[in-house]
Amino acid sequence: VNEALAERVHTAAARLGYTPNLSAQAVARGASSTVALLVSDIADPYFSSIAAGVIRAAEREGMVVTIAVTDRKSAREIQLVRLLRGQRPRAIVVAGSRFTDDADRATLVAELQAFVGTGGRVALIGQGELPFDTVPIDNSGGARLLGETLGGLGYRGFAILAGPADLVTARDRTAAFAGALPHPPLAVVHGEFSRDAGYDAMTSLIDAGLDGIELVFAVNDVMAIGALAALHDRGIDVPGGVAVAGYDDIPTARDVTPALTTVHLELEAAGAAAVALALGAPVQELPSVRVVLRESTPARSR
Amino acid sequence: VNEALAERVHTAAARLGYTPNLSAQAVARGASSTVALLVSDIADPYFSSIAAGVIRAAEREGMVVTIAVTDRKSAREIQLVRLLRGQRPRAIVVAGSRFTDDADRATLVAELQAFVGTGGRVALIGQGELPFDTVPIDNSGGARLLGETLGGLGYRGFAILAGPADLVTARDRTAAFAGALPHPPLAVVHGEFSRDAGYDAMTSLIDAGLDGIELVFAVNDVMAIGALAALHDRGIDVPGGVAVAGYDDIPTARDVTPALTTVHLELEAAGAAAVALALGAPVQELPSVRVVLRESTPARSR
DNA sequence: CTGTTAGCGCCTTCAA
DNA sequence: TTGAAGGCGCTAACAG
Repeated sequence: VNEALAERVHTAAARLGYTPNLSAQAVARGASSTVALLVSDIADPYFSSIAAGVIRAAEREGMVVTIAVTDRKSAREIQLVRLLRGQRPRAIVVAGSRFTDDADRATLVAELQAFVGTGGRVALIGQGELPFDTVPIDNSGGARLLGETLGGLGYRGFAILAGPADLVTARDRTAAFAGALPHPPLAVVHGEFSRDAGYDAMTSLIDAGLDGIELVFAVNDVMAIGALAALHDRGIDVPGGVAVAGYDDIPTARDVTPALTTVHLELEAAGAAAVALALGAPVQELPSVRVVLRESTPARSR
Repeated sequence: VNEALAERVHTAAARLGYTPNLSAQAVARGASSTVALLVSDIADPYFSSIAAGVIRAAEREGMVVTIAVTDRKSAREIQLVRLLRGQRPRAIVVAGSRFTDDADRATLVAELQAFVGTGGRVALIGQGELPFDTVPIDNSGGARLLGETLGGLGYRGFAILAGPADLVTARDRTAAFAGALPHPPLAVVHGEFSRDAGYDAMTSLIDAGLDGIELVFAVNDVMAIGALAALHDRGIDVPGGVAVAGYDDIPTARDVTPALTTVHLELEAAGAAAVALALGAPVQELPSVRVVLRESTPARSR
């Protein structure tokens, strides 16, 4: 193109405040420059970290990301992928869900497959058994490692705040942790994946009596922090009265008192890896999980 | 339309996995069903709460939201509104920024105005002096109230972790808090708006000597939590050695030890109000700020 | 390298 | 109520 002309066009465009219409581009090309992301709850640090990674990676590829929140309802999730499909995004990234209802899962898979059928790409974060590219979140391995580590520290009697009974992530963590210790858990309390549910679960545990329970494992940090609050409110010292461990290593885990032992996950990297996977970009190997020992679970002399 | 035919069409659509192409709709209609949201950092609880509100409200209106993160860089912010403008969103919601560089602000305003010129709507969250609809975040009022309350509790000598020097939000909070107390601050430390910056600022304050400082006000909770960690690491008791207060009332503020006194903001409601404002929907009155007194600032006997 | 053309999938208008 | 036609802003394939 003529240099001078291009110059004139550009200045004119700037003066008029022109911006290419991405929707029109998308229609003409048959593919948009959008990545759609589905999370359970954007205010949850677990998901906002993932979202940060997704957005960062997408922007690096010149794409913009649209986010929808499922509120942990599988019906809503299905409805939302249908809606998002309407945008003809280049890729759909799904984080969360993993519900065990077979019917719901089947419709979700069907919807996603229809999307793939029209040339879309899908990437999942941490839900192994679905037939799509997946960035694994190591639930079993980390929980086992945590269990072994704490067992090695001398902990024996334990309880688990196990989260939602129908959430595969929660079940995997529960089972792997319990399996790593010599005896079965003295108690397993279910509830939502939230701080308040952790508080309530811990409270009910206290009310039922903590006899023999040296350690409480909450299957995520948010619940563990709720448990810490409950213990604090009931005047039970941590780790003196009972030790507490969580999972995820969200930023606040190190800022509560006592600092929370947990399993570190590279959530932001996982988000970035998911878009790389979906966009066919080179995907970095994810670092493996590691146990982060902090003050909430000191070595136990016995 | 013929009932039976409509039925047949719908089932056929379902069978084929058809979804209306929203981009094509957008092109044909000249307006998409998208709300664009600009935040500084989606992993920051301040912004993820706002985002949650924006998404919730947008979904209620049947719109989808695309999020971009500015990383607190005004150049990036300008570049991003230009990019997002390409989507022809129905509205652009900007949370954050408020930088004091006049040139940057002017270009941002120009870009936003160009968007309005093409029929777009814009709503800002908490940045009073720009010529667009704004959901106010009460920085001065809350900080003054906090200052008065703590003054009433008996606090005198104080320091401020003031955040970025060029951020209006931070400056407003600093000035209003200081203005509410009889004496000027004994120290004002600047730094980023992050946990680690709060930690560092507090550390430098400790190193400089805490003589006469009874209270440290961090202009946001994230920094206050960093300050708490620094004090803890240096073995200084809170509130015994020094009291600490923050701003925003992020969820973790109540879960740190000691629980953090702060100013409660309805962030999610603010996000929802912004989309209501932008979409011309009925906008709920925002509740006014309120001081939340917790254990980090007990009444001071003197 | 330039200018022209058809067409992307949908909406809207108008006529039937 | 239904069908046909034109156009939204852009891209891609083509001829000049």
